Amino acid sequence: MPELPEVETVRRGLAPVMEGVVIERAEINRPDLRWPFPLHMAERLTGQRVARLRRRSKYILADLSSGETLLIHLGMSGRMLISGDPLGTFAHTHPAAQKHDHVVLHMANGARITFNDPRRFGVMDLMPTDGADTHKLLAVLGPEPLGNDFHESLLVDAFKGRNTPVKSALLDQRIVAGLGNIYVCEALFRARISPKRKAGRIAAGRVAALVPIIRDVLQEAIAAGGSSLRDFRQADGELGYFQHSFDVYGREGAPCRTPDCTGTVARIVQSGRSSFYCPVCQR
DNA sequence: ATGGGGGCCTGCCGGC
DNA sequence: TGCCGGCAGGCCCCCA
Repeated sequence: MPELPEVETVRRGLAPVMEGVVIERAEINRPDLRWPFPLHMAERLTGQRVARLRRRSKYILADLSSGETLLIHLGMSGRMLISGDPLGTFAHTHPAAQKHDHVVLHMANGARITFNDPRRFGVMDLMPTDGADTHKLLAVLGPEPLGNDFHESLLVDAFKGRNTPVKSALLDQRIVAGLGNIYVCEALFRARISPKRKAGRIAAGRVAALVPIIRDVLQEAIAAGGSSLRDFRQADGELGYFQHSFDVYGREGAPCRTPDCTGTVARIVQSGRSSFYCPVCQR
């Protein structure tokens, strides 16, 4: 579920029940996810007020009153389930514990935040809020695609001399942080660029055109996810409804949606991951 | 330095 | 019914 728009949707869902609220108890049900949890994680979370929930790329950052920040990454299969919310927006009762409920935050307002992650590619860590951007996982990240630092000349420069397929370049979080497999496929479709094209061999004008396209795709997806908060309540954590707007992702064999294009969406594998594209209009 | 591939995990689905 | 291969929205790390 989690590329930038999904993580932002999760953040927006969590904020009303977490911001300004004390973590009464942190229930940690295993020692690790992808990596071991930080030392004494439960103790360092207990009694802390969540001052603010932020997002950087695909990471959720919870600034705590202790001066520490809780970093959360959902990996491939991570979910944040809200229950018992006093605002009444979500299910009021707490569901029975599920398999893979690895961390449960019991909030002072009665809400319960359950981190469930079957594949355990997720991450949780704690670090000083001051200088959080120097955390190993954050320090290497490129600009936020929806921020001012992501602009045409930056992408043109980043692509210069790169011999890697543009698909890989856009997935490279050091170039721009937050895109994943789905939104790269969708952005390349809209830009009519083949995912196989080498990044360094695309005309500067076409690279520049990718910038507003990437912003549009992400913003549309956030808008779609943002209006589907019921997905949290129902705990299925699916993609809002932007999935119905996919032009190429998951549409192998279906007709290309470009007007007057006779192509059929194809699937190829690039560095072990599926790329969906139209071989006729994406060049 | 850059690019490619392996590996980390579980669950689900289709084919035999 | 069961087993097996393939696939899944991510990303670190190692190797050439």
